[in-house]
Amino acid sequence: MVTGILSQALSDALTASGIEAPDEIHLERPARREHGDWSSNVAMATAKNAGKNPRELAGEIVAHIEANPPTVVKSVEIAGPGFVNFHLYDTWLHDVLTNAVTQGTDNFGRSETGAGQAVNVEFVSANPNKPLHAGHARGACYGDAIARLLERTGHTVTRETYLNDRGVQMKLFADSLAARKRGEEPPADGYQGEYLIEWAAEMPDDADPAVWGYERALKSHSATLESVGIHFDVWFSEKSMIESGAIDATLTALAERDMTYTNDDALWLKSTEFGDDKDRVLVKGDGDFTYLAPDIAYHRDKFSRSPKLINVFGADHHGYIKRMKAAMAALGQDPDDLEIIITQLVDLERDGKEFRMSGRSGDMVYFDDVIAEVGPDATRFTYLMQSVDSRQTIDLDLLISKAMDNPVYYVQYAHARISNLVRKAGEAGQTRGDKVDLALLTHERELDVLRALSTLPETIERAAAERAPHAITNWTREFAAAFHGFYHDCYVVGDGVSAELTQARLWLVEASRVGLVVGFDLLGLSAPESM
RNA sequence: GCCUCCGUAGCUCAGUCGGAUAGAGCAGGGGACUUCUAAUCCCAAGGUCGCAGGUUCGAUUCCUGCCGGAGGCGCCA
Repeated sequence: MVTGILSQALSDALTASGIEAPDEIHLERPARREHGDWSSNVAMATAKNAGKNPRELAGEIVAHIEANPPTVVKSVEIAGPGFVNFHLYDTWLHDVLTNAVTQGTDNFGRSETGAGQAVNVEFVSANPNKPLHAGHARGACYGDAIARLLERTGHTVTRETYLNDRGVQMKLFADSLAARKRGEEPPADGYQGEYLIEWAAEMPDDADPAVWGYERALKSHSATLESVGIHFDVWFSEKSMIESGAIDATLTALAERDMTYTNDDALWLKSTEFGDDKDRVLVKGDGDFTYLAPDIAYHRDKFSRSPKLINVFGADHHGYIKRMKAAMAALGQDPDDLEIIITQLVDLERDGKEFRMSGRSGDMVYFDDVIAEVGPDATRFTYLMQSVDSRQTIDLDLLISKAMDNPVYYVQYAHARISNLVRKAGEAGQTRGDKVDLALLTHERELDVLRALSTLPETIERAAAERAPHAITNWTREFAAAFHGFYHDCYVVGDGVSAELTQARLWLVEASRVGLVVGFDLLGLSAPESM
């Protein structure tokens, strides 16, 4: 890696100046081309402790590197307040190309950061009593992208979703469904959504609404998720823990650790001992569990299967974090092994009306509606375009009317052009061979493509570490822009293009394909051969 | 009142492990199709990075306070 060579050179230069080099030397890509290919602030960062002026130290570093230049370094200079800027020979980018082609879509951008680490990612976890709505879609697309990123960085991932298939809300659901079946309105505190009318019509007369309705909801969820290519390894049933005795066993385990007490006939968890704001009730005065008891049992079960848990929850579950971490600590787990990611809520607008994707009201925009209107790729891309730390506003009318302008087509079009190029070249008797002179790739557009390509591995690393798949979305847009520019200005086959240049460009095209496909795979997008 | 997230161009959003002239798409303005798909490309325009302090050689980025928006603070889930 070129960064390794450069940081070694900087480290050696510091040593020569009698300064101990920091463990990690920061190298960055300057925002402006004239500042070179790579830049380091190491002189500014170390000058103070060394009792030197930053520019003076930078001068010493530059002099040392100029006297012993690594082969890729064309020139090195001091700039601004003390940056050390490297200008490299284009070969470093040609090496990026070779690397991408050699590694292919399976291995390019793959890292071993998470090698040997198993991670359980829980997401969606929607109540099995209504169709998934457009708010669930965010967590679904996000959770799946996180799983994909973790896999790319070497982790072994289990995708899991939790089913609240018992308790008060399931009874209300069954009652509401039964009422619809009789042609009546649901109970006032029941489920008002119109989907229940459809479901009731499908339900056989002799069916048990609780059982049949639950199955129907599950079928709805899995069909919706299937249509965007999301699959869970585990659909975990809350009810199964009643049958297995896992909840009672968990309460026993907590009691044995002296983490519970009884007050007002209720069983409490001493969660304040682990940073929670107040103690929490596990078993109510009437003997029923609160939601917390099965949830704790569920997480205990997950920990028995995986050392690291990631939960993706909506913003309305923010208050849940402290208490669940406290509960895990009470069970003797390291709470840091439970990571809870909060995705901010989605606001939807349709016909100038705002929809809130929460609550029991029937007014919903369903996940299926969005997919049906714009297709699975645009759905995924839209949800993965921005950070989950910000609230997302989706204007469905705008999304539909602009469906053809969706940025997903911009990036997919780049892939379609690649497929077309390869086909056209083949028709002209030009296929990519083993003999190639990459030194022919000197056009600024070609180099721009390779510069963009060179950032993919580090972008993946960072996106995975920061749980930020939107960084990949942005990368695909940037890369596609570079590729479209190349496509426009650099013909691969045709008059005036030598066979050798065609060959070199076919290699660049293949490297581009590898990069795009890796990016698409991380986002769960298809890679169309034509559009 | 307490806790979490957000506030960047007309709109939707990136960027921020402190760095050199803050970016993209859309909308609006001007250009480019006799060669691989114009779902493309190029140019111009658009900003007190919510406000005020603090730390720093340097703050949109870190800290504090305030203002504004969203969500959460149950023996609901």
